[in-house]
Amino acid sequence: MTTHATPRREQILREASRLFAERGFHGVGVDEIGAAVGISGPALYRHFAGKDAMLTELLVGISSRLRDGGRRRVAEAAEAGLPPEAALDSLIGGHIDFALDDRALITLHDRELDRLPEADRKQVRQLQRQYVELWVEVVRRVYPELPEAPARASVHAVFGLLNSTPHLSRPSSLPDRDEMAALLHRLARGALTAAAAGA
Amino acid sequence: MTTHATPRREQILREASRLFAERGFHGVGVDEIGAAVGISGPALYRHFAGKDAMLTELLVGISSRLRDGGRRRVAEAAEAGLPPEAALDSLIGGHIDFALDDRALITLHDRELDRLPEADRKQVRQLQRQYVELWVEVVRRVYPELPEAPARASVHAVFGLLNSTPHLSRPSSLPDRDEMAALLHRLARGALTAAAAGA
DNA sequence: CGGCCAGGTTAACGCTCGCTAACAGCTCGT
DNA sequence: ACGAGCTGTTAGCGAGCGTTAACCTGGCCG
Repeated sequence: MTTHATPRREQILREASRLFAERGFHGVGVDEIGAAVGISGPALYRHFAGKDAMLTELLVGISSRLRDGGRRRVAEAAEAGLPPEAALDSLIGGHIDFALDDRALITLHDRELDRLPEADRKQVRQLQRQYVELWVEVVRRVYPELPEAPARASVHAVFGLLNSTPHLSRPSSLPDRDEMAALLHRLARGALTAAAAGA
Repeated sequence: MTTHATPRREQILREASRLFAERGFHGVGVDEIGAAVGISGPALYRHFAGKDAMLTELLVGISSRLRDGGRRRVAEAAEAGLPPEAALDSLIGGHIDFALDDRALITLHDRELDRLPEADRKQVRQLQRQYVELWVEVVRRVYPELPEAPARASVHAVFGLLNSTPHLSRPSSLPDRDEMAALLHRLARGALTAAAAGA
């Protein structure tokens, strides 16, 4: 009954996230997940209570990582005495790293939330809300002329912008990772600046 | 065997799109769709060949409307002798109208494509590609200094930004429709301007 | 050495799903 | 008036799903 991370569990979660992102939670069978890690079907129940539990752990995990990483970045910027612009850039950069390096998880994050049992969904939503509020606070510190409502809507929109990377399936003829990160950063910053300028 | 639009068909498609967006294609049963329009279960097969056919018609319909509407707007701007900026603003405005007024369809559009049978998926992808290329051409006319690869990536990102509205579930404490449309327009324009400025 | 437990196997159950079959009523045009 | 056809009904089939049961095996600890 330990919640500790064994290699097997992590391997299962990795493959499950990939499959869920590719074909949707309901579109993947437990036999498929098992096959992806070299065991078959019901052996998964030695590691997880059920299919739902895998999705729950994935979504809670990613939401926690986003929120905690965001908090850390904002705190570090504050301790270093940096201006709010630096905190915002750090938030943007952290989110971009996540979107580029964990595309499957980002996809699940805003696509399969409704497939969770009610209790777990509440927990994930709370983590997401705290992450959004963190962004809203920093954004409003950078752009004090921007009221709260449009600030929150803008943050959501910027998430949509940054999370758009997984939809780019064809790897060819696209910028490489570093160029893509820089481009997304400029897009996000430009969007927020324009939002504030019009308010 | 007519493909014409009877009221019943349209009603079914409306409810199906709502349900698919809420709980995912695999998460909705045909009995549920039937119940939503007041008939029950297998009666749907008097109007559609099957569940897949409903999703196909929804996705082909929305992709066609987006592409055709976009082409019309670009053509109109050209005929009126307007500068490319006007065509871009018209594209953005049209997409925003769509995102705000047909949230369910926008959600399906970038979420359930993989659930289509291969042949239909090819058709939808072609329509989507043509719509993207339309945007890329206009964007590059407005920002000639922006190379093609980052232009395409930016267009995808702007789609993600504009399509983010459905994720805002709580209607309270958010801008109303017109403010939201104006805000999204500024965000999109600001993002593209910033992308071009950094290139 | 011996027993336990972690982690795997296959078989099978029960449920749900998409879909078909068989039938019924309503509205027409002739 | 009446058969045709469109649109609805209920019953039920066959497949696939998540899950449980029963059993096996190899390594570790006392």
